[in-house]
Amino acid sequence: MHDVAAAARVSVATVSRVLNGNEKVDPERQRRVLSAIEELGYRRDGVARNLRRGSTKVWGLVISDIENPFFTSLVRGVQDQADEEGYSIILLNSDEDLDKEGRCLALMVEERVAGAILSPVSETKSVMDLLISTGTPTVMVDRRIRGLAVDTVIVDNVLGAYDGTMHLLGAGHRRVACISGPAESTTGSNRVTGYLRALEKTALAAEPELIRTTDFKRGGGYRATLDLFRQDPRPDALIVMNNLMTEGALHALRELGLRVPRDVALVGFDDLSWATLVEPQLTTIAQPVRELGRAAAELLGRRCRGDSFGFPAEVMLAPSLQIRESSVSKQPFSGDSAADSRSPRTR
Amino acid sequence: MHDVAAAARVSVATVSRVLNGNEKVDPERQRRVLSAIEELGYRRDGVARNLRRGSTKVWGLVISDIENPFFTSLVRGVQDQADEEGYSIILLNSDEDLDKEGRCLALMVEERVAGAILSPVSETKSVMDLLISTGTPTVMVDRRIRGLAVDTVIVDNVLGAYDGTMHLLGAGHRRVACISGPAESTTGSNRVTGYLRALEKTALAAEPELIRTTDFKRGGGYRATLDLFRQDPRPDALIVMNNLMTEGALHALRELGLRVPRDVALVGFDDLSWATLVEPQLTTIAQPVRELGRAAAELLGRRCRGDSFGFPAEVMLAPSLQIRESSVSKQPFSGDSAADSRSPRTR
DNA sequence: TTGAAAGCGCTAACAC
DNA sequence: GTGTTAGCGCTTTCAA
Repeated sequence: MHDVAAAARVSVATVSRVLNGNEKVDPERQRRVLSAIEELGYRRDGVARNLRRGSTKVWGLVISDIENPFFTSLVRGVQDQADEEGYSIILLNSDEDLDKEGRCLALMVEERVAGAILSPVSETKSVMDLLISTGTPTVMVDRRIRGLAVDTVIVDNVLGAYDGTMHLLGAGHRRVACISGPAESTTGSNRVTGYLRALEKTALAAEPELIRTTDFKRGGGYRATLDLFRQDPRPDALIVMNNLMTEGALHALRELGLRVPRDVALVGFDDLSWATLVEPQLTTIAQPVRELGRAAAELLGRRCRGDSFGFPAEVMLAPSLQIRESSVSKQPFSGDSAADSRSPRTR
Repeated sequence: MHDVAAAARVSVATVSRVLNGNEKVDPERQRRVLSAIEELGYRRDGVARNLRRGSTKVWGLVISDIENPFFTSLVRGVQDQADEEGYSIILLNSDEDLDKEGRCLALMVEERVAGAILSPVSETKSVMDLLISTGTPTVMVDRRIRGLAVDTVIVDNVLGAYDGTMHLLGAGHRRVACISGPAESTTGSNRVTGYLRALEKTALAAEPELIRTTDFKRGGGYRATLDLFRQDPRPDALIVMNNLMTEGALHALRELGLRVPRDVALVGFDDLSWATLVEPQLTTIAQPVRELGRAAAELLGRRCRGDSFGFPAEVMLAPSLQIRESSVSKQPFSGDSAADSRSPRTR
């Protein structure tokens, strides 16, 4: 920078001003600076800049599993919006582990990220203290931490599960089983709540032997399904509360020799890229995942600019039931369910 | 840090030494420093540290589409290894666009990343110049840039495509169509090469009307498939050179009313999480994607430590053909292909 | 083994 | 509008 200033016969301050472009600079000098920069191949040192300004243009994004398509789309949404606002994303992996999550947060604080977006591992344990005490702008996404006043973007999980369950009940199924995630997670518990509300609405009693909570992973869905369907009488329908567990459930059902939807009607939470490629096409509760990420980043951008509402915002997006074939019995109980069975092609 | 030093009745230099832990410090003083840090809730400023040390503990990872499961697994592999070596990952999105890629590189240089891993948009255009001129350790992954002496980790695409094609030819198919990606990309062109080699080996002439190159995306695969199978005579087999295009191809085949494998035998490059959930189960050429990422990060780690080989390393990993049902005709031409049709369950 | 002090490259007062 | 200059918080000589 010193060299650039010398070459352009100006001071370093002028070079800085040209680089930042906010203050007025004589056009002629500006030209000289620009060409000196070009000539010398000068690149500003962002680290020094960050130190001096006391802030970075980086956001930390903490998720538990980049290989889960849900988080993948979330990352994409966050990144798109971050791009627009001039931030980069440092991607941290909590692996669904509290300790690791803690280390991620510590790292973010050390690196002085301008803000953080996280999908907390646990609903209760407040690892947030660190972020709060350092005043790091933060947005929770997908899950929330109970009783914490912080910006949050989530999907209406209760509604989604309710809709999916009602859809199965409406088709005449009476033994609707449910596989959800850990009760400690917002998503896990809220989806069960939605399921229970639907039963209630239909004046059906909740039967504990129809409900399983496991780990939101393929293996968990697989084992829970085996477990559920080895009972007698067995369920006549199943709602699985996330994408990976749905994959596991499909494997299990096939292994058990049960046909969908003839033997079991199926609804899965989270849309799947291949939902319309399988036979039968899968009925899913689609979440607006990318928008979830976008919204979180937008909120964070606002906080970072300081033009936020004083109080924490909570954005709740609505999921949408994609009715396809897996949930539609060949012999519908009610006459009008045929209208539902048209498969809305998603391409 | 000043405060910590004061509280511990030592100098800032000693605090620094304790923090870094390489130099010898009197145990008693060390204890005082540690408890002062605890007491004051002090956290070292990583930005200042980076400035002073002239290097960061961050690697930049540039990929074109985080929503493609291939890149997702790649990211995971990189991240796992980076974690182990004490680096964080800043994830940049090139969107398959040269301009955007250029901006990503510029950003990395500005932010003084310790190293870069990238999957270059174009095989020829050397946007690498910037990284080279700044001396940023770099590893290419998945694709390479022709004639550039830089560490590279790729999969043996020629071999993968060759194996897949041979498998189809071995089952007796004689009109094997091929859909690949852009000829300018290493992956696109090498996979066509593998396909051609297999034809050659079988003493079959390459027929241009059986080959399509498109964009490695769902829509491209879909359109190319429609295009290929509306010909007369139509192909009796199809090899699709990536995951997304395979999805598109499946949609197209269904739309055309063609059954797999009865009417068309199918092999897809890239394994798919749901390959064993569809009917028929899909034969795929699986890439060791996570290992690809891990290997790249390992190479980069070595470069950053300076304990690298002087010359650029090229690591080539082998893909593996996963023979399932989609490639196996109901009436096999050769007697022994039945042995191949056992589905190797991947879970 | 420790402390004093220089300075990494930049931005933002401040004085002109 | 422009230049001078004081740090941002840390690490690392260097001398003790």
